[in-house]
Amino acid sequence: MTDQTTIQLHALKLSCSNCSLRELCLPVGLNREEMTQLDAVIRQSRRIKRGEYLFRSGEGFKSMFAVRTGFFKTCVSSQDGREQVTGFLMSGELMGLDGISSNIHGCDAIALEDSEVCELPFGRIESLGRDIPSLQHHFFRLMSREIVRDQNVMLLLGNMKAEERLAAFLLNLSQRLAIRGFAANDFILRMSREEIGSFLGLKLETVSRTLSKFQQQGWIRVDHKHIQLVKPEELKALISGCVHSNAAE
Amino acid sequence: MTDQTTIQLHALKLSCSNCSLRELCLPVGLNREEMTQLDAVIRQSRRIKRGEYLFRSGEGFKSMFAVRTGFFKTCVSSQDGREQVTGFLMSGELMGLDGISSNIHGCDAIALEDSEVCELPFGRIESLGRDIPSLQHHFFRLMSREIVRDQNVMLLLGNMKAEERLAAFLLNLSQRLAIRGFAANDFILRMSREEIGSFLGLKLETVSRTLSKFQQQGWIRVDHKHIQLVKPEELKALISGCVHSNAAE
DNA sequence: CGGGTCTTTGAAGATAGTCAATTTAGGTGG
DNA sequence: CCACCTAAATTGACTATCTTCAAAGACCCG
Repeated sequence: MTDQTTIQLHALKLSCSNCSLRELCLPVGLNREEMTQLDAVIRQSRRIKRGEYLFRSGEGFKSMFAVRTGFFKTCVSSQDGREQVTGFLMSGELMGLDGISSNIHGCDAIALEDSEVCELPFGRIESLGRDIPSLQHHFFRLMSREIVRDQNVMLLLGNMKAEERLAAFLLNLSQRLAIRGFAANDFILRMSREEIGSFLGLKLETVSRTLSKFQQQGWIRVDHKHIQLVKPEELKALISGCVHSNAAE
Repeated sequence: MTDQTTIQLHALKLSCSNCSLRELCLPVGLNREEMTQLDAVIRQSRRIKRGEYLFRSGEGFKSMFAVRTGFFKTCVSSQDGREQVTGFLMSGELMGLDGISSNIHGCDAIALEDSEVCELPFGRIESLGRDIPSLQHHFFRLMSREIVRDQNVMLLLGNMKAEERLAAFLLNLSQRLAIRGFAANDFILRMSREEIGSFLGLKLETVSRTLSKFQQQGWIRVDHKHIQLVKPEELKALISGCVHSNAAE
């Protein structure tokens, strides 16, 4: 019995059914039985240390990954070494959707802090979707949401000035942290100024200068990676009219 | 008999089975019977005149649309009127995938010339996908391809200079036209300088100047909307190292 | 043939990039 | 625990690129 209990506990620990992220992640809207079927398909959580690659562009694609704990960036990089960060991902968010199109990963995924991910084998999710329409439907929604997110980043990169980009970035992080139960106006940046710059189409010096400017105006407090939003409404005013509401996911 | 023939011809005219775009569009990889099932779901081709909206951001989402003939742009626009063109679409390409996430269209789709589209009701494609795994799979691939395309646009907007952006844009159009059997190095632009600029994150004057510069260097010939690529290899050299190969779809 | 839109081109101005120097932080090993 | 060392961040001065403003020219459609 003790053995069995241990096994059960272990299983529970790794299951979607009991995951605190299930309302943010893939299992949204599944009933108990469907959740169990999904559990059978999700591979046991895997640990990735800070700086490690979860997957690389060009590798064969078999699975997507959901962030369980930690923080990732995804980037596409060109032959000559230029790198574009295409996203920052936090718990409950999915990586690797771009690999479906060609069966080859189209970007790198790198942990920005020690992290855990769940592996979602695409083929099995795909076939399970046929049995569980609500799973299929939600997966389509997640892919579509990624497209919407990317389009909003395009709007940001194509139309916005440095200050607007940074304001949108900070507010977006704030919002996503709030959804996860963290403080919306007091957080730690997991990425460097250079990585922020790469994502926003700016140089790291511009990011640094713009943060300093926001601080001088009393809108935020910056202590290295520790950011406090003192007057988020001023940041919102900066971008009012630029973006519908959810700048980037 | 004549009547029946007429009906058959009419049916054929509107069916995926006989569409010259079937290898570019949704029906890729379907057998004869599956194609017939898909035909039953696709709504009859609809004509959109130049300048008309196919759908607008904020409208309820029910269907995606495939370009049958003609040319479209999609754009997201902000409250204050700023507009970001997020893509240009030619025959066989799908619009509206961003609507799945919220059941509301996330962008406008506007015809840049008189066009015809096929309507793909999402709910019926979704359920048909459960019966036809290869349809489901291909639809996932198409959504994923859109994500890859968007990421490459992000790379373009975040990292490239005006000349590189325009070179990538011209080569991308060229490649997509070639796939469709048109001349790769001699084509008509369907969009204005301003629309090109909006897509590339540049002002229309910059687009115009850069085209003139390319012409001065003998790389292209520009006669208003008529573009000839004289030395496409020079354009490729400009962006070598910036992008993997397929800058934007 | 004429009004309006689109395009081209020039000149001046602004934003962000580059280069460089200094400071600070965080990790490593004595 | 401290000192060191490397990497990251800040800040300044200068420059390049792109934008803005402006004017003139070309085309298209009715």
